[in-house]
Amino acid sequence: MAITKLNGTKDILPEEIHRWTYVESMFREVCDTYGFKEIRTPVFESTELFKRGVGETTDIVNKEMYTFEDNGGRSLTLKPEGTAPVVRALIENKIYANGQINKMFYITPCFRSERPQAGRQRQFHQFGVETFGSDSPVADAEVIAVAMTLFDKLGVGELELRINSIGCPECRGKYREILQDFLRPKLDGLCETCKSRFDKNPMRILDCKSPECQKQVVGAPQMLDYICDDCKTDFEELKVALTAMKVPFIVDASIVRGLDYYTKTAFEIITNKIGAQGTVCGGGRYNGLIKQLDGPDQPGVGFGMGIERLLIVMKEFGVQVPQDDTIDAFVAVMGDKAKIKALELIQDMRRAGLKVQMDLAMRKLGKQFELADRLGARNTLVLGDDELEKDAVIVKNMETKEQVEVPVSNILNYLKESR
RNA sequence: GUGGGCGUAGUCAAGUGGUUAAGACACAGGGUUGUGGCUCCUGCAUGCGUGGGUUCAAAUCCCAUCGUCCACCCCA
Repeated sequence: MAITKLNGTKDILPEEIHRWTYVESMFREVCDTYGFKEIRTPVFESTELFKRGVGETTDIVNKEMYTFEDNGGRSLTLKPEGTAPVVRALIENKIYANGQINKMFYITPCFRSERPQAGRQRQFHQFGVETFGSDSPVADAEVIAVAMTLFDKLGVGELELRINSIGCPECRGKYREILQDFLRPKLDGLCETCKSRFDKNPMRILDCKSPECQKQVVGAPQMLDYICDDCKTDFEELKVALTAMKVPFIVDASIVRGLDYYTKTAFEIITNKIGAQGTVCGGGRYNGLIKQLDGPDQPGVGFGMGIERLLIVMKEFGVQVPQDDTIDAFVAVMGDKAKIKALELIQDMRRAGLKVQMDLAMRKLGKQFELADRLGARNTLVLGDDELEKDAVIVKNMETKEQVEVPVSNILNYLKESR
């Protein structure tokens, strides 16, 4: 039986890697302009981090984590999301102690044991940003702007930003009760999953897709009408900031975060073009998290973005990813003596930063030209006994088909100038 | 975790119980023994995801299993 990769994992092949490096470098560029610094944390952490950081009641912690014991009997978990590890690093390295607002970004694989489908894998990749230490909604707006600027740069500007406020623990608790009071008499009319949501996460019922639930939910109290004055002020300021930054948004009361640590601002950037998993980017404010993980009582805000989903969106939008598939020279060789001389030449050219290839299979000249063509060579150098004698090489421009004889001593300059 | 679709060459596939499993692309070699893209010729699945079963006969029917895709759930 052949050994194959596991369900829900993917190889990223040489033919598509340029798409990945492209979005990653664009993301780095945008982060740089906004002043976010990269941080890299381990792929596995102690299980406790996610239990406390993400929340014991969440689906992620309850049924989707890759958790195992190491040789010492410690419980480890492959990171299911990016934020908790970054917060752990912030606390453990006492980065917060510099008294500054700290802005970081990460690019990392994540692991969740879900059933794979379009836009959802068991190992997937996320990048995201986090801002620690600012209460200001301007920080929220800045984080959102990073994502939107990236979309613009990548040419997928038509994604929809939806924002909401899910309040602070105090007003959310009150709203929860009000919502449950509203739904209690309608409980029988709800679908099975929503019945179980009633206690666990009643806010989820509001955006249930089943028509029966949609009917019951009409006229339900909206979170935004019940958030406290402080939360309301922040939400208004966020809208003002986004407007000033010319970032279009839609207020969507159904945006709810699935991770326990979120407070106040919640947002998603979505598309209907890539199947059922349309959330490309999700994030928000998490004011309780750092303290929850035994750090200082510092606020935070950030987002996570699914790279696979982003790449699918880019494909849908027909985004052309630049790819340099040409090389400076191909060296065609005939005879063993010429081969030695060619190795010397090629090494010189490569040391000088030129992209050069040769036929490792040492086939006949016609085949070598075929290969040169396929490799996108701008020039093909021919080196055989005749040329060895003259201490020169034939250089053929593959586009114009012009051939000139160039002395070996001039070849580097010649190629650099014809670039 | 639940439901459904699909597994024939490197890729896209035809074939729906009857002789040696179409075709296309890709790849390799040759026509052209020192010159690419075009063209022509040749080659490329004792095998139809895997394991059982039914049958005189199975890629084709049945069962199981694995893989994959889509959806639910949930999320990025």
